[in-house]
Amino acid sequence: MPKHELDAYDRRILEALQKNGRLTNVELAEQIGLSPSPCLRRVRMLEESGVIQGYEARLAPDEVGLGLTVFVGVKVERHHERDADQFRKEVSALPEVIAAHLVSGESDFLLQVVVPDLRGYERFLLGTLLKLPGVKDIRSNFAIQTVKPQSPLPLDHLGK
Amino acid sequence: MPKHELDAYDRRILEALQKNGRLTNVELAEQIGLSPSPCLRRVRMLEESGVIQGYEARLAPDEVGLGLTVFVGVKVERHHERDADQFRKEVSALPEVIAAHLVSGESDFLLQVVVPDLRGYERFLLGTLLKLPGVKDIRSNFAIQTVKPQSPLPLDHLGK
DNA sequence: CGTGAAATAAAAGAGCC
DNA sequence: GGCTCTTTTATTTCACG
Repeated sequence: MPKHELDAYDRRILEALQKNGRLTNVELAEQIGLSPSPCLRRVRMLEESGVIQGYEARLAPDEVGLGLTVFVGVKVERHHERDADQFRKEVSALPEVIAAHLVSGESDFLLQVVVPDLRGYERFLLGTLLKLPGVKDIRSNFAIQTVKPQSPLPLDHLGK
Repeated sequence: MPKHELDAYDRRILEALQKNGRLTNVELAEQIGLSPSPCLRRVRMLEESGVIQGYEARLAPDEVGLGLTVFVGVKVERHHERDADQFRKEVSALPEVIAAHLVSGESDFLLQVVVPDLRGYERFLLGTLLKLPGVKDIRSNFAIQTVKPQSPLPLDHLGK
């Protein structure tokens, strides 16, 4: 769905910036084999066209006291569409929920929740999640070990 | 678990850099109410102590032709510990798997998989995942809608 | 632990090939 | 579409409170 087709240079830019979002333009230009000016033009275009949504620091959850990640499957009442709408809105506003998707399968929603510890999760579950409107069923899957941390998107399928 | 306790300034630095990882040091210093020098010193310490693991560009999956996200629950043979080990290694090497966790509950592993489309997922499932050693059961949950995109870690629990 | 100032280096934007 | 040059701006280092 990219408006402008992404060529090999764009792809290399995206791969490089996914690995290191603080590359200076001259470093980036060097890596991808272009001079700084056209390189910067491409980066700006990728930003403005929405391909690059932003840049962020990746933190170590453990190091900031967020030792527990839980993947929470939630079923909501299907009878009222308004309930699902309201649920989407309220769940998006919760800081502990760092990602949420409407999914197929046993649950309606899948939430990724981070809390300091089990006590924190207890409070989130009983004090917050269970009080949301239309929640019918909750399934908590605790992350015991991170096998592969959040990683760059694969861009091999972009031809060229 | 942070070696050095994070104070209010550190917390504000982390919050700001999670929202915009390309802030210049002077902008950052302004936002958190510090002058550039001590601000930079703190950022360097946060980087070197591992609190900040890195910086990355966040891409729009749709815009790079990765329209389908699937959360895949995988059960592996429990009888051989070696199988689980091998599975961890091999799964980490797959570019389509952008995150993987060992989890409690019905599945042993939960994988986040991104592919261009359903055909891409078919190829990944039949051609790759099902051929991994020890895989006993696979449950595919398709992301129909992103309710909340990957978001910054909440740092409110850091006192001060 | 914080502030301020000066030198180095990079980014941004002009016009040109 | 890419390249070079110039202006503007940030980063870095150091001396100081």
